[in-house]
Amino acid sequence: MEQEQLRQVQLQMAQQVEVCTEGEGYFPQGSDIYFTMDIQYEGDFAHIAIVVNDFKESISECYVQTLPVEVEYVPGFFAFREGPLLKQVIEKIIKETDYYPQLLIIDGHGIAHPRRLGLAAWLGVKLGIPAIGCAKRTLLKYEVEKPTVRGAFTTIWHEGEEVGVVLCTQNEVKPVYVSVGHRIALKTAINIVLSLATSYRQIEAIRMADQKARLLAKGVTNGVVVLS
DNA sequence: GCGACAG
DNA sequence: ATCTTGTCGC
Repeated sequence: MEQEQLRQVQLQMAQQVEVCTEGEGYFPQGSDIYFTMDIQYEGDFAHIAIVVNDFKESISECYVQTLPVEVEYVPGFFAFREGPLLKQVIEKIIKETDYYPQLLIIDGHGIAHPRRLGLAAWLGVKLGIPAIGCAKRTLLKYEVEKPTVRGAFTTIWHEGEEVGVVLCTQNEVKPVYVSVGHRIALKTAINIVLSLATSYRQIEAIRMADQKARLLAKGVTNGVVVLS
């Protein structure tokens, strides 16, 4: 029953998601800052890392914080578990530093979700900031041949809607799943992911956040700013 | 009832 | 996400 309530919340919030057509919405500028993030779990604690970067590569900093986990993971309701935690840390960084993100890139889905409200869409709407979902696995069920040439992609259709793409970021490497989170066009999101996934399957900054979160979980905080 | 199921 | 060994390769 609680599940049904959350389902209703998703449907309501999904109406607030702004999906832009090509040429409209957010477009990266060299000085723009984008936040990337990841969480490592250990018992009842979430070790969170948020990496701050700008498109001209003159900024690269990492902020970390450990917070108690309060919501269990349920497929399709991921945003209710990680969303509040990430939102809290993002707002803290905005408040305590001079950094404000023009874009959020999340390791998870945007609208490529049963009710169009993956974590990237949830965060984008809650914070009112453009967002992109770039997941390593799909949530929706569909059948398409996976592209194997860097830059190639296949559209993911769900209930008659174009909700994202299966994108190959490195030749002969498993693809990633890109979808709009908020205030951006799918085409722009694809180009951004491709430009930031220079050497590996996943975007460099997301890998960095993943690594920093793992280190934080082990008590290693060299080179990062520990928030409290 | 059984299996699938972002992180 | 996490539980887990070795192994191949740059």
